[in-house]
Amino acid sequence: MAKISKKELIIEHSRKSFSKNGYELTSLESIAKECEITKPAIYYHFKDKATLYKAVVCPEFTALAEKIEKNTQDGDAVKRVQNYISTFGNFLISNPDFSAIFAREIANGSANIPDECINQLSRTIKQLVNILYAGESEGVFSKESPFLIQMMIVTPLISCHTSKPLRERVALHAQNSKISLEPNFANIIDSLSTKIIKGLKC
Amino acid sequence: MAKISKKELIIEHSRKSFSKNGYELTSLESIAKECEITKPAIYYHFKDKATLYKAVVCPEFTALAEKIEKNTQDGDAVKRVQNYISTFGNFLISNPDFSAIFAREIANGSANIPDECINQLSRTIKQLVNILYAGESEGVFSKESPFLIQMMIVTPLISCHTSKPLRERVALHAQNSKISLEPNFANIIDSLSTKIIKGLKC
DNA sequence: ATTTCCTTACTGAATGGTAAGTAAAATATT
DNA sequence: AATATTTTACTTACCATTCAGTAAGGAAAT
Repeated sequence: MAKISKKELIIEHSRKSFSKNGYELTSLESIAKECEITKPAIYYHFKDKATLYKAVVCPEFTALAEKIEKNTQDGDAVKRVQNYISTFGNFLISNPDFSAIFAREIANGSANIPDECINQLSRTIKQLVNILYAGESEGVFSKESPFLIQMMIVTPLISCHTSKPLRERVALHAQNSKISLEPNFANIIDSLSTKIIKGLKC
Repeated sequence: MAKISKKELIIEHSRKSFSKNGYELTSLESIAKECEITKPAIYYHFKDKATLYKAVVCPEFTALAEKIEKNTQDGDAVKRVQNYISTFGNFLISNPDFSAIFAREIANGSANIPDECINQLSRTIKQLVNILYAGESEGVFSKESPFLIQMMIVTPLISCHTSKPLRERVALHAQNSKISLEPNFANIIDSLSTKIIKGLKC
């Protein structure tokens, strides 16, 4: 097992708890217990709960922005949008705690999110703006609000993860219909990508 | 002013608070203050916080299911999908507290949502399943996971409302680009509708 | 001798929920 | 019609718990 500092251990457990339970329902006492330390040990490493949250979420948003920028530079606009979507989708797969954290932030108007993350998020969106603008110049995309496109990409993918318990409950109440088919996430990414591209094209 | 029972007054203020602050950060004391009563008065009308929440959310999900069913019976599959989307969008406009409540429920895996709401939600989704199936039979839609389509409709529209503060902060960090254009919600509904239909067609 | 990295023990504030009592309205009884 | 009784719709006062955050101290490494 890789050697990991206690500070990083705290961050890992915190990330899981913030993702599973949300900011309010995450207690520092329970995180401490999971790390097999005591609560003030957390306060030794982090000023307060908000700072710990920041240490959890900032690297995630930064990593996302970097992957997006890296993977959406080349190709025509269609290809770049496809890469934007698949990069985001694969990021959600490799960062399984991110979906719920991001979904909560969208739902509560980014109340807990630090400015640094907003900065990273705006890098991501700027990239999408550039791609859409390139698509217009190429004459393949009609003019569209980048904000809506961003929402059409990000929120369905995120919600695929977070709404799983909700879907399971709905499936119980609708047994005789075809809702119960649980889709595979890789397929979802592809399928969403196809539809968004179709929707964007003139 | 229409006469309103104290019980309904409590529900109205609760709805606003649950929407604005979320379940955890909504304190019954603060609701009581807004209603100009005391906390135990709330407990006279409602067994506990969960029951109050139920009284707030159930009518919303029921009203949504009824409007959806009512407005998506007639016409061809394309028309019915358009009506599904516009009915949902207009519901969000006329029920301004619903977006945040629903978004939070999706984000936290429906932890607070009562079974009765799940029932209403499954009515809504069954209707979409029917429409998509009709579209396949008509030969105009390709086979698709209804669940993904539901997510593609519901989550972007909801997030348009809840992410407004987030967008404003992003706009501050991206002043020199074109992100700042704040789209009009009625236009968003139309635009989303067009794109989803394009994406669904064979 | 000092800094690092923790521990035990604690405080204060917020909050869900309850016990007990009360004024007014509705209902039953004389 | 007048009076007694019960029910409705609350209030004041309080309890129990949870939780963010702190004070003070200690062992080990530097």
